[in-house]
Amino acid sequence: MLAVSTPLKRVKIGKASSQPCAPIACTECGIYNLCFAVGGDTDLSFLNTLVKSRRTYKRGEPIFSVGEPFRAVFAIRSGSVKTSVLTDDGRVQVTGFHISGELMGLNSLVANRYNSEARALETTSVCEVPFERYEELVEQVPGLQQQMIRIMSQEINHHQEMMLLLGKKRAEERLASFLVNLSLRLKHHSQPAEELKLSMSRSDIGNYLGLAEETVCRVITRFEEESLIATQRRNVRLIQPDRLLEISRGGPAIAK
Amino acid sequence: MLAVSTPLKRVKIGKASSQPCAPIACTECGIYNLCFAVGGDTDLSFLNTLVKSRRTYKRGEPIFSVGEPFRAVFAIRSGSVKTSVLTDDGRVQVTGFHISGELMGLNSLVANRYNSEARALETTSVCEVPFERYEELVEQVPGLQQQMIRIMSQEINHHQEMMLLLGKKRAEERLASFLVNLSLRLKHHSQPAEELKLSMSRSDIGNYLGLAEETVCRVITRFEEESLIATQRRNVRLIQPDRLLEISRGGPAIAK
DNA sequence: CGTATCCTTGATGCCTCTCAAGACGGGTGG
DNA sequence: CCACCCGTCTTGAGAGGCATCAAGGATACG
Repeated sequence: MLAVSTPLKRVKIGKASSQPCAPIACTECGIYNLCFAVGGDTDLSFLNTLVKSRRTYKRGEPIFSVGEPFRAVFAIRSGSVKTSVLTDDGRVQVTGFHISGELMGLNSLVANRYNSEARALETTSVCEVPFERYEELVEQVPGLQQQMIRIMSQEINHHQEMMLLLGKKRAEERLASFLVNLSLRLKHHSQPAEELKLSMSRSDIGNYLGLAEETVCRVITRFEEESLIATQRRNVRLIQPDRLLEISRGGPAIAK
Repeated sequence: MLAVSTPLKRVKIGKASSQPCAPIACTECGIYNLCFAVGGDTDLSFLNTLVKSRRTYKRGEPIFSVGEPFRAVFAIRSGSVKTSVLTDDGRVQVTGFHISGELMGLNSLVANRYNSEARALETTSVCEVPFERYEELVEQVPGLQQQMIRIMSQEINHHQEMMLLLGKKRAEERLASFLVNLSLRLKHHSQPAEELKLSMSRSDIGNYLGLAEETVCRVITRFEEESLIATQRRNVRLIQPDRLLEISRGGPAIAK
């Protein structure tokens, strides 16, 4: 799914009469990414009609599940979501965490059903872009497809980084990568980048990073002993983000 | 990156059809996938002009490298290729093996440079679809973008499977997955599915699967002892492909 | 036919998983 | 307001799977 945080560039659209990228629909609902790069003298006010529903999900509630018929692309307004896939024998792999402003479900667009599941990590507000409307939109807005490709491309790049992490990095590097990445994405969305409030459990983090829950705890403890971070349960403060970045990139492990 | 430029006047070419397109241009150059959803009763002879070059690469020769300016998408006519990404400290993660009929470089399309490197595993013939021509084509052929999205979507799904493999599976499951997957892809391209001629080294396989070269050897030996496969160097015959499939899915490990 | 590369096998050690138990915190109900 | 409960987090001990180091054998190629 889309763990992509695009640096956004607003596109001026047409005359003053039609609002730039129809902020009501875009910024408010996180469709922002979809609008970017659309450009042209197009009247985009119809974007307002895009959003079918703006539902709120409680912690643990599924937004979509594996095998379900594809019905919409989702944009997170607030809260956070985890996506995961399954092995045939029931094992779970968390494939991503998604915060407000990010999209989900894009890569199920061409299939007719979801190939992963998405579940709210906390009380989460989600906008739904129905499939049919999406098709309309694609016909009417040249450049939209292009933008979809851009977003998917970024997701592929992110997946490649994850493959590298899962295949080559050690536990400390993995956790450092996780923290740094999350921090960057928060910054992208104009949120404090060094004061993280994790919405996922240690177990989820471990699953995502290919580690056991206990290993995550131990590494966190080690980071704390080295004053790289300060934690209290799910509140994490990055004290030496630069050092974490080094570690995430395979720099020397922390001294014992 | 792709200049979004002026709103495009779409030229409707034939009706939308799901049947494979003009075999002349497509199959010959491996652009097959690109044409797939384009439509049947169309004159696609202009596709012939797409291909700028049809170069041959020798074993180990790079087709494109990280950081290089993006210039084209590549389709493999014959031979095979490995793609990989790098950590900052020089570690390598092989992200995929590609056989004839498959595309590469797609996910670098929106960036202006390649974010991974591709290298021929053996003497390999590759068609190059230049960037500029690609843009032309997109303008002229509705449904092509759609097809690009489809292909990228498939790649995302494959990456998710890889994340699951790297994060959750044990050595035997990984290798079984690898063999089964390769077999399926060969079958997909109408090649013998149970008589594999690996073009990559044990070391490459191990890197791809997040294992040491030696572990790959040991697992291969174990599979052979159990008569699941027969091998001679890089020639592998799948004797019990169904059993391998079970193992790849987390079925009981082979008996000791 | 020599050399380089790849493959294979063995021995050893370590990183991480697993199992286990306890601590902590938030929520609930009396 | 307190006691209780349950999920989550933390820490320890032990085991195991796989990496690493090392060396020999097979194959391809010039």
